[in-house]
Amino acid sequence: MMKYWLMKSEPDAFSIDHLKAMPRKTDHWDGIRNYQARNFMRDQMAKGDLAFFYHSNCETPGIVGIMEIVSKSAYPDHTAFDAKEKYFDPKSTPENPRWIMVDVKFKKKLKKTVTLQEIKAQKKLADMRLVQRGNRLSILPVSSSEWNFILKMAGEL
DNA sequence: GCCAACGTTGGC
DNA sequence: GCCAACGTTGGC
Repeated sequence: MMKYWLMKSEPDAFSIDHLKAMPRKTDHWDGIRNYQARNFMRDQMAKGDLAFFYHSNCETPGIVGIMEIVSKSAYPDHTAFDAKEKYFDPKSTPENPRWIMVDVKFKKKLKKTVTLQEIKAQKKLADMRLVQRGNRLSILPVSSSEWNFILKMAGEL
């Protein structure tokens, strides 16, 4: 059963246009250093799942596009092993990796960005984890009804 | 840049 | 195992 996700990235660091410009429009989603987000990737994410690409910490936060999980499973995040990397974690080693990542492929940009402001204004989306108090998780599950509702808001359905 | 709301760390 | 101090996220 295909599942839906929302994955946050700061567009200054890595935007949907960066993903689109990658070879085969595919990249690994590295840098996740939160256990809950990691566990979603490890335990629930599967090849073929779809995810919203969310731009966070920017002028207009919101959902800008769709990508697909294309790695068979999550696998060790090598950026945690490298002391020169921003998200280096000495407690994660190749022998015993603490952090993992998946590969994602660009599918499309939404016809219209669905902004956080618009999402917050929708009563039907009040239960989304994205808009709940203090939620800072960078990977979140999205229900199929929420997914379809947002696609409609984007003029995609 | 501010700061609320987290999550993590580490002393005890 | 508690909890204060600290670090981070991310909207504004």
